[in-house]
Amino acid sequence: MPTTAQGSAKIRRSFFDRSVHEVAPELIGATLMVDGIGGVIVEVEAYHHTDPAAHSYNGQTERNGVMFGPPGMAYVYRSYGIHWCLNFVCEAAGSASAVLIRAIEPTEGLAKMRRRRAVPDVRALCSGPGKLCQALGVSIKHNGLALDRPPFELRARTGKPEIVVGPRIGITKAVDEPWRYGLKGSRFLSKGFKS
DNA sequence: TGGGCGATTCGCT
DNA sequence: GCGAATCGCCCAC
Repeated sequence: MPTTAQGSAKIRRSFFDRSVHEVAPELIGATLMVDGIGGVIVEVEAYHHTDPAAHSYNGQTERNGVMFGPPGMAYVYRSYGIHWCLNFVCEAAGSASAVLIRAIEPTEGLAKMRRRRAVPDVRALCSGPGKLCQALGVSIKHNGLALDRPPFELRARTGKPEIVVGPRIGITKAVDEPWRYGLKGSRFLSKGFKS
């Protein structure tokens, strides 16, 4: 049993039944585990269905189908033909909005993460959407799975962390929208926040 | 601290 | 065909 996640409340599916812009900052400081391996979420990005940078913007396809389903599910897709990226579906079924999980601070299963990712620095284990999927063993087989059931485990944060906000990374549309959220001062971000 | 580049698969026009 | 919600590595400053 993970020690860090104990004592904080389990995040229920109804948590995601709200606007992505409400849910995204509240995920900062929450604990994410996959098969008992994971840590504290320190960076996310919000993708609303009206946002040109969202996968759902141009309508439903086979790949993004999970985004159009009920909230509280995992949407996993392959990025650049190499990496996997993990999203949490938000709002109501059909609204097709999601939060991209970009970085976590590893707290549980460090040894297994290192086995999956041959990097010497702890800070490089989960500091990016593709990296954390590799470290946590997330792949297409997690696409469409409920976040409140194994192998997923989500625990709410206990305090109220300081949040920093900035433009999203790696996109070409709506590049100026400040929909990236991070834990202020964290050493485990994929990239620093300006100012 | 930040930019440029190659790798590599698949969805979509 | 094109290009992507990335990464790791190299280089310059």
